This record gives sequence, C-alpha cells and structure tokens, in this order.
Amino acid sequence: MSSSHHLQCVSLLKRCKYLVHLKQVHALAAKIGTDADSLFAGKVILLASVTVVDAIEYACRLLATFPSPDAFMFNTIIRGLAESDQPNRSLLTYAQMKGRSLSPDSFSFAFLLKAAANFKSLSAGIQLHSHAIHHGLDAHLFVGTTMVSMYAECGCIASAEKAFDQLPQPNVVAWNAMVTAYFCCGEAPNARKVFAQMPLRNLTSWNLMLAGYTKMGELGEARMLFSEMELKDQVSWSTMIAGFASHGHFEEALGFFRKLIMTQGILWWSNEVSLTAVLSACAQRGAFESGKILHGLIQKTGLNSIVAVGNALLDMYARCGHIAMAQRVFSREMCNKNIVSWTSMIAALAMQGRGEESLVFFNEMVESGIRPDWISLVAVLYACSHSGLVQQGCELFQRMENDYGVQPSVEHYGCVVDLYGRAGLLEKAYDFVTQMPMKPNAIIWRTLLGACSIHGNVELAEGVRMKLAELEPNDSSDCVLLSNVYAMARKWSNVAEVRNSMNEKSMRKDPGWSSVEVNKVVYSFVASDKLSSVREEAIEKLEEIMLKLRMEGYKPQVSNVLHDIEEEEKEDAIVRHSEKLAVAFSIGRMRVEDQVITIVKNLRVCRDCHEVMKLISKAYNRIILLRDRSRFHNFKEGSCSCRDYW
DNA sequence: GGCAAAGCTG
Repeated sequence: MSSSHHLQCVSLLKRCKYLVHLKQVHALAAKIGTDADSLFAGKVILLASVTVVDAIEYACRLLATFPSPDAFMFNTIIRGLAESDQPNRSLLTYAQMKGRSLSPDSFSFAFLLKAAANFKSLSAGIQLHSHAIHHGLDAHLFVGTTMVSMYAECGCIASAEKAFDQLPQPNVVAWNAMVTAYFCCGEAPNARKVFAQMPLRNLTSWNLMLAGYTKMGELGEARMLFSEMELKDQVSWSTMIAGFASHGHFEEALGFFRKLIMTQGILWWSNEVSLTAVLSACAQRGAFESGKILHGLIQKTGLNSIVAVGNALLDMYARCGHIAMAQRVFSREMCNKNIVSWTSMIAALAMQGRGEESLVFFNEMVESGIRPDWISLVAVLYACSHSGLVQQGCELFQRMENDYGVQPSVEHYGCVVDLYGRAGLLEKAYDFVTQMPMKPNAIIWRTLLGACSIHGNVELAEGVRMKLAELEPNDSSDCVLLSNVYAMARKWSNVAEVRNSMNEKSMRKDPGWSSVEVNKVVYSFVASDKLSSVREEAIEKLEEIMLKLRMEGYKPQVSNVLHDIEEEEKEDAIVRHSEKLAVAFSIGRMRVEDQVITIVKNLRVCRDCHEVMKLISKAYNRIILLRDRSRFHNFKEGSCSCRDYW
C-alpha cells in the first residue's frame, strides 16, 4: 500500500463513527493491499475499533487474526474492554498477553486498573498493584493516578491516599483524582480540603466538586460553588442540570437549562448531555409541555441524530403518557437506534399494560440482529408480569441463558417472583424464591410481600416479614405493606401493632407527591404540605367531588390509610392523598374539552384512590391517565385499563 | 495510543 493510500485510510478511519463505516474502510484497506505493512494498518484499525460504538467485539476478533500482536495491540484491546460492559475481560486479555511473554508497560497498567475500577474488583486491583510494583511502574504518574481512582471506586480510601502519597510529583490530574476519591467514599469535607489545598486548579477540578456534591445530594453546596465559578463550560452546566434532575428537582433542573440557553446562546446549549438530563427531569415530572418545546429545539438543531437524545426524547413522551408520540420518535425520527431505544419502547408499552405489544417489539429487536442484554430482558419480563402473561414470561426466563447468553441475575428472578405473585400464584412464587440459586435479597422478599398485599395473604406475609426483618429491619415501605395486608383482613389490632412499632422506631415514609400539568404549568401536591392557595383550591374542589361521589354510593376503603402519609396526618389522610388533590385541582381548572388529565405520582396508587379515579372518570366524563411508581392506569367511563391488576 | 470529567433503558 502506498503512503498516500495509507493517509487516506487513516483519515477515513478517524471519521468512522459507526461499525458499518469501520467495516467498509477495513474492507477497502484490505482491497488495496496491506501485506507490506500489516502491523501498522492493524494498529490503526484496532485503535479505531475501540473508539467506534459497539465495535469492541469486532476489535477482539481482529486481534485474534494477527499472527504476532505486540503490546500496543493488546493494550488497545484492554483499553476498549475496560470501558465495555464486561471490564473483567480486560484481565483475561492481560493473561493472554502474558501468555505470549509480552511485558506490560505503563499503558497496560493504566487501562487494567481502570478496568478493575469499573468492575469494582478490589482483589483484581490489589493484584494489579503488585504486578505494577514488580515492573517498577507503581509510582508512574498515570498508573498511580488510576490506582487512586481504582482504590476509591472499590471503597478503600486509605489505599487511595497511600497511592497518591507515593507519587513523586502529582500533577493537577492526580490531585483531581484525589478529590473524586474522597467524594466516592462519601467524604465530602476531605474532598473540599484537598480542593482548597491543591497547588493548581483547573476547570475540571471545579466540575468535579460540582459532580461530587450533586451526587451526594448536597445541592445547596453545588449551587454555591457553581455561582462562585468565574469560568464555566458545558460540563459545569450539564452537571448541575443532571444533578438536580437526578434528585427529582424538576423546577431547578429546568431553570438551569433555561438560564443556560438564555445566557450562553445557541452554540452553548446544543449539548446532548444537558438535553438528555433536562428531558429526564420532564419525564420524571410528567412535564409534557416543556418536553414538547425541547423536542422542537432538538429538531431544529438536528441533535436527534444522537442516539441518547432520541432515547431521552422517546422516554419523555412515554412517561408523560403519550405513547403514540414515543413510537413516532422511535420509528420516524431516530435514524440511529441502539438497544436502549428498543428497551425504552418495550418498557413504555409494558408500563401501559400492553404486554403483548412489548413482546412484539422484543422479537423485532432480536430479528433486527440486536442481542438482548440483561436489562432488556428485565424490561420484557416486567412486561409479562404486568400483563399477566405468566406462561410467556416463564418461557423467556427459562431460555434466556441458552438463547441469548444472559445468565439470570437476581433482578430476573425478581421479575418471575412478581410474575407469579401478581397473578395470585403465591405458593408458586414462594417455592420459586426458596429454590433460587442465589440468596434472595430484600427486594425479592418485598416483591412477595407486595403480592401478599394485593391478594390478602396474611400467613405468607407474616413469614416474609420475618425474612425482611433480618435483612432490612428499618424499611418503612415493608411496614406499610404489612399493615395493608392486616387491614385487608380486618385485623385491626395487628394494624395498630405495626403502626406503633413504626412510631417507636420513628420511621418516616417517603413523602408521596403527585403532579399534574394544567394549562402548561406543572403543579405538585404533597400529602403533608402546608396550606397554600393552590392547595386550598384543590381541597375545596375535592370536597365537592367527594360529596357528589358519596351521593352516588361511594364508600371510602380504609385499608390503605397508611399508604403515603406521615403518622400525624392519618385522621383525614385518605381524603387528602396527593393524587386526589391533583385530580380535583385539574377538574376545577381544566375545561371539559381538555378531556385527558395526566397525573404523575412517585409512589404506588392506593386502592381507594384507584376506586375514586374510576368513579370520577365516569361522573365527570374525563379520561384520567395516572402514572404511579410501577405503571400507567388509564381511567375511562368508570373502569381502569389495568383491570384492577397491578 | 494514556491518567481526573456531565446524559438515555428496569
């Protein structure tokens, strides 16, 4: 191959973004003939492979085709695998490398330690550390810096400190790694101390502080630091937006985004990370109108060609209850799709109780050549359990390892427990739990307890409670579920007992909130909120509605009184559940023509509210779409799409 | 060819 051909191939490879392009360039290079200097060509192609999305398998196969790959080539593969979803494969490649008597260098250790960090394997990290010492590379600046992060990721802050202390001349990157290390181990004050002491700070140092504080939920600290920053970049802004969004602070996340586009102008806001983060905030809150505006912006800038943006967009529509829009984005607007896009669609349909359609999507995905990963299997099993597709779910579970090479994890087992439990096959569910190959965790038992509370099985519930008391004795949601089981069986003394023990341990439940969008504004209601004019308006309307319903024969179901309230408010708790306030408020404010009322709730809807929603949908001729923690309920003409199965 | 750095799927 002539040198001009070389240059052409190299520049083509640099522009490759997707695997198809890579394969084309590779074929081209092979056609021109690369025999003379195949080693160089091999290196270039390998390097391109680890930077192209989803090309790591291709790169691994490529490595196997070289008769005598050198350390550089092995390092490249180790690096690619370290960032993949199976970082442990880096270590296997390292073993192969040693098998060929190739000596690891500083590059090898930097990538390998990164793999150990991503894999969160302390034992692998310690082993690599000793190998690094053996090769005299443990105090190498890059190796040492990654070692600091590795130990921190594995929870060993003392070892991270030691690794840092032995660096002869730590640079700003090493100092930054130390800051992150402290945050990683939950030591914000120490992170702050290091930040104050470091000889030199760059913008990344500041951004790391923002990320550290927001991840720990110390949003006030983050906000203060952010305002102190003289220089901000896209990372600073998106860290703030994502930080607030991930803690459920929708208004603030949106506020930061608005400020970003207003103060920084068009070039600055067209960043896919801040967009996905702000879309996620809209999705959580059910802020459809804001989401639609974002969709417009995305179309204008052409950012919907970025897969993550498209994914976030379709997820936003799905979670706002506009499944048709989600499908439209999926099939018409996204030219690039990945497994996340498919999984989002499967989950979206599953949340609507449209399990059969989820299965159709799942099969289409497989046919299109995407191998299901563990999370897409969780989604499709979830679809089965929420639609009562017991047989289909079981079959999928049984063949997932054989057909897709995914070993069932505790999450998949949890789906099957849910599958049996929701369907009322409680004994089968219990047997399944006792036969699991791994130790059932609290989530598994809680799923079973949830099934007991749906089907009112006191005996099993009490047994499960014992297990939960061992694993997580202080979980308030378990107590609520248990008290619901007792209440359904009218065992009031047991209800009181659970309630008292909750009081003694001074357990507090997550406060339940519901939000609703009326005339493009999102209103949120919390069961235990202070009185405000909006709340007053909602309460007044709710009383009027309840009076009307009572005259038509409604009687409150008290079995779920504990559902989402603080103990002090149990008096008229059931009347004031946040979803009831939200629906009352929107009936008062919305015109009858705006037929659909969409409510988003952070916890599961209780039985009484579920009944009331049905009655309201009939009495007021509205469609009420309610998204709770686990699914959508579509109330229409007095009945619900979940057919009381949730 | 590295080391520290924000996002989408249960």
